[in-house]
Amino acid sequence: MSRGMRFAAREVLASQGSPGDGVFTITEGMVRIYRLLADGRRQVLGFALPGDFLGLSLFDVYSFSADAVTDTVVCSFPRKSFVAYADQRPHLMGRLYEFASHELSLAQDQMVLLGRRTAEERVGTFLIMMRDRLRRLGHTSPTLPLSMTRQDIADYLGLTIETVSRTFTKLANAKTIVVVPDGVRMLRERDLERLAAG
Amino acid sequence: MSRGMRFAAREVLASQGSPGDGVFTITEGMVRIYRLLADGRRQVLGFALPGDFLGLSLFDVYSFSADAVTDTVVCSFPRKSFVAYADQRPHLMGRLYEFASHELSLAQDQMVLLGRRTAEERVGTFLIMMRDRLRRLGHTSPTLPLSMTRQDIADYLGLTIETVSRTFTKLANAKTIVVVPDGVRMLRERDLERLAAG
DNA sequence: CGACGGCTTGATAAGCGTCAACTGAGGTGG
DNA sequence: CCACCTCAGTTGACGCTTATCAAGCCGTCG
Repeated sequence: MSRGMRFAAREVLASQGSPGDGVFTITEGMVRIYRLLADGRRQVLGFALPGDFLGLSLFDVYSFSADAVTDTVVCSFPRKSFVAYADQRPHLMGRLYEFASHELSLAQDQMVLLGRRTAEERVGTFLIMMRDRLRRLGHTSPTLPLSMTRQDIADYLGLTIETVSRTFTKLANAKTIVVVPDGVRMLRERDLERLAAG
Repeated sequence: MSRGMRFAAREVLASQGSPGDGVFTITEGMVRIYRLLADGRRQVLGFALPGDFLGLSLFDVYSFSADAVTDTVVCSFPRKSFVAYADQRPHLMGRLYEFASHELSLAQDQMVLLGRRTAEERVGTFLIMMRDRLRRLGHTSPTLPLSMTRQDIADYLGLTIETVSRTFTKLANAKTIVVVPDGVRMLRERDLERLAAG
């Protein structure tokens, strides 16, 4: 019942408030998930990497928008069949519930970050988080490919593009990282971990 | 399998990282849910009112702390029996999943608030949100009883106690609200709704 | 080559945080 | 019964962090 779909960078996968007729798994690429305020302010809720799910909700409208950061391949299910299928498998429903609880816990981490952490801590936490996620996908080098823009990072961390840039520069001056084209090389992961620590 | 429990104001219901052996529904009172950073910074994740759930997760440690704002009565289930019970009822599991998805959506609203809104918008949104929740509990007057402290509100909104206080004063000067002992009376809900609007 | 978009850097300013003093309500005890 | 303490809240003065505005750099692409 699934089918593959490709999205070019910047193409929209889902739009806040529009009928949520698809459920996705990312196969390749990266998707940014966000909400917009009426005046254009944007909060990026997360970046979805291969293996991540999107639109996994029984509700019938998307509560967020999503578009492709890079060219992206997804595996898509019509929502109706997904719901019908899940309803027949108690075990699957349990997994979904666990998954949603875990997402909720991550959202709460992000609430702490947005409500109580400094710019430097936010950036450090972001880098460590990306490192851990990429690691789980088999990427072990200390050079993180950050394919999203500074604006995306800023909107994810509740900062401005300039503050993100200056914070990268500050970390680079401290020899904690090196800023490279399309990414960051971590020199002292310990220092970043200290920034990210609870 | 449930049993009633009472907690006096400030008593702890759950502690982050400790074995999550209970699942609760609030019957009376109010509970604050929060996370702490190592240096004591606190982010309040939410306030639980009668009818709300707590600790509804299949995971075996609490990912948050919770204590009573006012004297509180809860209905508590041992988590093991709760999990076992839910596993036997596919329909219940579906409801739980819907519930978790909804919570996630609310957490995302809060991420937008914390990442992108001004102090005045945060306070306005907070008041409108409390109004709506109290309304659903049958409280229809425009006077909101706010039993939590300014510090709780500040930690919920990612502000300081002083900023919350000044913002209340500013709204009071604009004749939008009146600050009363243990609460706020709303004079122009429209103005607050405008602040809260997406 | 020139235009454009993403990024960095600098100068300045605003918003919110920090520190400190003050008020008022409630509780305690002499 | 009232002096005193404590604690929550408010207000003021000040300053820091981060935002805003503006200019310039660099790589890419038509």
